Amino acid sequence: MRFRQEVEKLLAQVEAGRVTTFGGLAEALGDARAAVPVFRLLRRNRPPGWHRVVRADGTLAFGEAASRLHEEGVEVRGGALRDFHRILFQDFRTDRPLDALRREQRVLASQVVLKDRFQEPDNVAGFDVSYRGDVAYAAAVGLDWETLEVREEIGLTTSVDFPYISTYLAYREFDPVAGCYARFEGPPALLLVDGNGTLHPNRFGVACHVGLKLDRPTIGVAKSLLMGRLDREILAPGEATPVRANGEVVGHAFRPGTGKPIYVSPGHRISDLTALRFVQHLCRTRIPEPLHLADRAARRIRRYHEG
DNA sequence: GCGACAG
DNA sequence: ATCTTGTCGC
Repeated sequence: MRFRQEVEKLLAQVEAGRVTTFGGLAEALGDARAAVPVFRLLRRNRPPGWHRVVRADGTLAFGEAASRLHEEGVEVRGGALRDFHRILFQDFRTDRPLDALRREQRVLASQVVLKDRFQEPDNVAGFDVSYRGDVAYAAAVGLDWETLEVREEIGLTTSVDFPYISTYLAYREFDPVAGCYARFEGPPALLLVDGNGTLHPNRFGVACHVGLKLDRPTIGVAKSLLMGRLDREILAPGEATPVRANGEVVGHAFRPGTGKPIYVSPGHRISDLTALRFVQHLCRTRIPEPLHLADRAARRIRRYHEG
């Protein structure tokens, strides 16, 4: 889905003299958590009708909207709407696109393979994306499995039309990541993605999305916990423990030699324990080497394009 | 003031 | 993720 286009479709339904809220638009998109992304989009792009969007308490988020609203016969006093509840538009016609994506995740999750269907890899690639507004700077670094020497490095710049919304990360990052993947001369044997695999409310984080669509063994590594509970909360350096949700193991927390734990979960065509073992093999520092290098490469590309 | 859910 | 200087610590 194109986020901006979907918001504009909804905004076109709010006639002059009426208003909606950031949360109202988000709910019409299919997920109330999109309220802040909607706010950011309107602040940046000001599509037609932007001035008719206010906060949930009826106050203006954009002061400049006051004069436009006044022209439409809407009374504004001290930054708040006079007859907020009377002019609040609530009858959006919508197919709730974010909810459709959530349902898609549930369907695709059933196709994920959590068994080790591969040989010991001889190389591994890490992927990461850096952003400047809507411009994505993606990088991928391919390493030799044994020596961890860099074999290949890919960089790609593209614009994205999907904001960061928790649990929908793949819809922001898949295209840049897939673009990098397509440019490898020799397809990597194992993929490492910055974010979760099965450690996700729909068991389908970005690493599952990438692994399934590209049909490659894939591991997800996150730097903070999205959901679930650790079997044991306190981890000594080098120690790992399962992360559970509804009683089932969805990944592992692993505390490297230094710093906070990282959260490892299978993306596709790998088991949770093999994913953990492989990540341990790849950890020179807190962040597995392929991801660490991809992160630095993506930032370097962004800074280069900035000037 | 609390809660605050990957990047 | 990004906005951002110096500062603290291994």
